[in-house]
Amino acid sequence: MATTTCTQMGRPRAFDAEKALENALQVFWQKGYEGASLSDLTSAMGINKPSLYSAFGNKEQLFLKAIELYEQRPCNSYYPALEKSTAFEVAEYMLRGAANNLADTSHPQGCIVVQGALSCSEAGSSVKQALIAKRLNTEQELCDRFIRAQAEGDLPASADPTALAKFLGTVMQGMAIQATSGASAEQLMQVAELSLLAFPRA
Amino acid sequence: MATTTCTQMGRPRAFDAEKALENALQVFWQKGYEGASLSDLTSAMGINKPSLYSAFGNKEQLFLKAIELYEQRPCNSYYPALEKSTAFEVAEYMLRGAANNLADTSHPQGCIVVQGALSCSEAGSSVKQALIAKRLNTEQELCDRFIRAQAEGDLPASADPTALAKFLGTVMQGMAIQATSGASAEQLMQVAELSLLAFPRA
DNA sequence: GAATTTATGTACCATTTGGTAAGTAAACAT
DNA sequence: ATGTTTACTTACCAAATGGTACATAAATTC
Repeated sequence: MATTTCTQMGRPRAFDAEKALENALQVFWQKGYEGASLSDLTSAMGINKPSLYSAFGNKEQLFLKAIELYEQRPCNSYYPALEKSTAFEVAEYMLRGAANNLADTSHPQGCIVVQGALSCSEAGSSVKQALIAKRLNTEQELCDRFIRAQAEGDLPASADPTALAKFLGTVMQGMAIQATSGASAEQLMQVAELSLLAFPRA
Repeated sequence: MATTTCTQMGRPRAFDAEKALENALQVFWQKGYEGASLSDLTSAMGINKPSLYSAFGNKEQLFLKAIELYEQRPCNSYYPALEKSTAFEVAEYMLRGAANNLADTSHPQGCIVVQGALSCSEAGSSVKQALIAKRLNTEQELCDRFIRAQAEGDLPASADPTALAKFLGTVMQGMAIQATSGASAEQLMQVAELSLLAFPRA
């Protein structure tokens, strides 16, 4: 009656699911949710369609899992930024991190959460909504961090945390567009520095 | 031998081509180039596919003509902004105009030049490139305007016109993303005001 | 060994995609 | 009236889309 068997029954999977997901992410990152066809995906992942469907469900679930993987990437400077000790440092770290990461040539340029399903057909609307929710969630966490900063005294009481969070979100989303359009890390860094001029200091 | 006949021969067109193009623009604006199917387009335009092809060429040419129409819209605050008398007023007029227009509920939200073909399949890459070129061209015109402003003395010599133009372009592109994600004109206006804090005054 | 469970490869499915051929209808010119 | 030119309607096309049935292969359990 021992349940938790370490080795599972049946024929073992012939591919590395994590690596296949990583390859799927690259395709979605470049072409977006609807722009990436199943042929694109399966050939990049090195598997056939039935394997894809049995391992990941369907195209939409595969995309959402790829997004999860994306958010866990070390290059994602978002979560570490929130742990900086002042509001200004949070903004500084996020904007400069975005400048470096969005234009990094070791992976597709831009941010898949921004450009993965921005304009699409009705078929893609649930994915589009999921990405919108993720972006809003990011802003909310930033806003919460700025509210805490006000309580801790490193952000002026006159500042508007909600507006600042939306400002940063807007600039970073714009930087993602710039990156997919070919902007360099240096150009994005100039944008980041200019944006910081608008950020209130204690 | 008189050539220029005012009335053209053959059966007259049964639809208003300008109005049909306007309807096509709405569809592309909402769904993007690849997200809009020919069925979407023809039903919105009130015509059949052969009429579409004979009047506009093909889907790509229809899209490009819709973009032309979009750029000529009165709500497009871009060109009037360049005629303002100082660099700061140019920035002010553009950002505030964008805040109002991008979230205007009388048409789809956001900017078709930004979100019309951001991530797409190989089939859409020429359209994607065309939009990238349009965005860069906008920045270049802004940059030229700021160079003129420096010569005229209403922009500090220490300012970097190229960086300022890219900063404004980035913020406005970010605002377009925000607008498609549901941001209100008021929220965008807060972003515009914050952005202006980073803009140097004479 | 046999039975069971899971994964793979091939071949297929209905639907939709962008795009056209061909016949007909409506205007003009002579 | 006839011919010419253009536009509209219907029907169609090949290719690609996301997704599956089915038979086979490889592992486990008994």
